[in-house]
Amino acid sequence: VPTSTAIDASGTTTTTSTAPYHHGDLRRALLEAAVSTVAASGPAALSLRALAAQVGVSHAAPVHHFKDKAGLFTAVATEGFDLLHDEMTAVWEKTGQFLDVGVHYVHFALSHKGYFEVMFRPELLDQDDPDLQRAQEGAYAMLTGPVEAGRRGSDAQSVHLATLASWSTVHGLATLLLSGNLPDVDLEDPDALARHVLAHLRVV
Amino acid sequence: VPTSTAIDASGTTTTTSTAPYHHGDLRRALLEAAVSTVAASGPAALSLRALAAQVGVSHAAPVHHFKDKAGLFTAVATEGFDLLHDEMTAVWEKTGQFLDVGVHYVHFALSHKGYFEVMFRPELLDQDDPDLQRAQEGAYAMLTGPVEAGRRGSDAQSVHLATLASWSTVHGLATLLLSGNLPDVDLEDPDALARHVLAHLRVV
DNA sequence: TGTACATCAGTGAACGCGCGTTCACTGATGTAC
DNA sequence: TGTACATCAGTGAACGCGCGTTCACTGATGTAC
Repeated sequence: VPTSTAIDASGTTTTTSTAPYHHGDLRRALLEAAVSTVAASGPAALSLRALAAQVGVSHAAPVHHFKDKAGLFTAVATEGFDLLHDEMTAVWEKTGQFLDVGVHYVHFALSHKGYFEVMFRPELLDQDDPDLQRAQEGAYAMLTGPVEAGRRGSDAQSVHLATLASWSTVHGLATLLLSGNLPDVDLEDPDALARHVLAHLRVV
Repeated sequence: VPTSTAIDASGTTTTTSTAPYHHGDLRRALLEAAVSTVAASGPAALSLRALAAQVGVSHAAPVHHFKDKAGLFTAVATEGFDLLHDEMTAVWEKTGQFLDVGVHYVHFALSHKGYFEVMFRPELLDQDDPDLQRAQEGAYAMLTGPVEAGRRGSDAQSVHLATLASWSTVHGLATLLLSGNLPDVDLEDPDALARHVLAHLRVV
């Protein structure tokens, strides 16, 4: 019986030598373990069995919280899109500069690798999941909004293209950095790098 | 014994009902099968056994041509980078416009999905392979060269950043399109789309 | 306050699968003489 | 032109593995009365 840390009835954290039958917050624990596994080794390296072992639970337990592996990835991606949306919103409300929102997209990708690497892999996800769709649309709106604000009076098609160009640039930079295809690039200050790259966009 | 098509001694193509002991060009056949499998289902879906079966050979045969699975992926990526280099070179020599080279990058990604989806996945490759490195560097030079030509007199750092910005944009657009994250985008004329997106770069 | 009971969240064994790799082998090819 | 032989490119059986999922089950929890 492994030593484990749990929240007891009185609400205080206690370390016992016998694991309780119920985990306490297995769903949360699995999500966090999944994110850190993906960050360390990529989505392909994730196995439900290893995850269960890691959080100290039998390998069949995850089924009670996520229907299957795609369900787990979908929950990770949904949380990731919500996080991205919230962070971009905060930046936008703070500075009102689209440039800062774009820089933050890259920042998010690097600081939340475990989320980002799952979010744009539709083959891993239940694309039909309504929560996922809502979260995706919310995050996308946080790119469109600032772009639109910067070009009042433009037609929809033009806003759409400008958003796509901006998104392509930040997504491409994030992807190239994360995948290790830019070994020579100095990552001391990724925000500054993103800022310099985005300076090449006419939109900002 | 399966029916198979082979090149006989006289050099003519002939269909026989007994498979010859030697395949003829197993290496080529495996590469092509790999590319089309990746294009259809992604790199994760590729198995050496399935590939061997597909080209009508025992499942241990591929080892004689590629050390292992990473070796096969590395060969695919190398060929892909060489192809990309050659195609971009042709465009550059024809029009001399960086814009056209960038548009072709996206065109290549869409028309050679099976290559592109392997090329930027270092975790699948033998990064130390000298052929792969040569091919990667060659392709990268075909982005840098045109960018440099467009800004004679700029310092190296500035050229480097401009290249990174352009590459990020075309790579991001290609990635978003390929991964299915732009379901609403009209793909009737992807070259025109890429052209409109790239118009947002100051560089071009 | 106590008890019955439905529901929830775990367990652990088992199923069935496909995979990459290794191995001893054999058939085919091409080169030296 | 013929032959010996090294090398190359296949075969097919076997190994050992980890995986997702299913299943009958049990312990814990919380709610109705």
